Amino acid sequence: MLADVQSEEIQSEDVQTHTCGEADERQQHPAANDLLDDDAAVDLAELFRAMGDGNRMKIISVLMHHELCVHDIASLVDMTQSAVSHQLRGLRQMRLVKSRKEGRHVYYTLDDHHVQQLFQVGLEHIKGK
Amino acid sequence: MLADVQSEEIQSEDVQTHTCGEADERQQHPAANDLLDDDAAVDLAELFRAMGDGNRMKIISVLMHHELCVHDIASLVDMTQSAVSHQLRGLRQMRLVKSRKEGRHVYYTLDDHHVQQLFQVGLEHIKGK
DNA sequence: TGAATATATGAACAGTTATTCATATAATAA
DNA sequence: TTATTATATGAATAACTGTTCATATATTCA
Repeated sequence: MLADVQSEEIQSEDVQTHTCGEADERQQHPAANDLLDDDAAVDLAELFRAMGDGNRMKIISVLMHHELCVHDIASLVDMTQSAVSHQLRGLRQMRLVKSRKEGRHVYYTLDDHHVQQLFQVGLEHIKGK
Repeated sequence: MLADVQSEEIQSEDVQTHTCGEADERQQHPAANDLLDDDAAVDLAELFRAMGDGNRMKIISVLMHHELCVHDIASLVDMTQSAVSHQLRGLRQMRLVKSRKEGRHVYYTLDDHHVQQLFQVGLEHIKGK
């Protein structure tokens, strides 16, 4: 699935073709086929925005390989319990983390492997600075 | 590289181990090793926040397989030229897109394959609703 | 040269977001 | 029961973000 993306390289024919400023702009650019519809664009943006905060990235980082309760997350990432709880709700809503209740503790883990993939790819990107 | 992430599954030993509420909390939880430092957390968050807007995701979508000038992007995603230009600057700063000037046109493409990977993985995630 | 086209940018404003504080719920221990 | 611990949540506020509008720069064309 990831390989598909890489194999779909930009075709030189596409690169050469541009209609910017042409007299007849009634025909759409072929790139219009790739345009996300409103719903998908918003959903995708919400997912990425959920990862768009330093503290939330720290929370996700400590959950990479360990199941943790709220209190432990708070002490590890040095945030108040309240702030962590608020952030976890957002992460839960975006299905980035899931929770499991045991007694008075609530344990959190990453929801699925996509989260780890996004984290890893993002890390590779910023390291290539 | 992506396979590595998936192979690093949560170990059951880790799941069982938690020190929440224990008397001696001087020793750090093993998850502390995974904690991002401040700089990396901020950099990673900025990258994801750059993708955390519906219009920016639309811009990235039309650039997936085609090099486009600002005017064409604006007409495809239905934004004003000014708004697109502002957004492209942010995307350029996060190295999500790169530009090439030719005459009075400036052509944009995605900067590297990580962008396509993030887009694709994110799309898979939101489709699994 | 002047007009038109393509892009970029600063300022301002409206909308959003992350934190804190106070408090609520829930489970356990004494 | 009362006290303690763990977590969640609403309200308020300060900080941030995305758009618009006006305008600037740059290139091409007549």
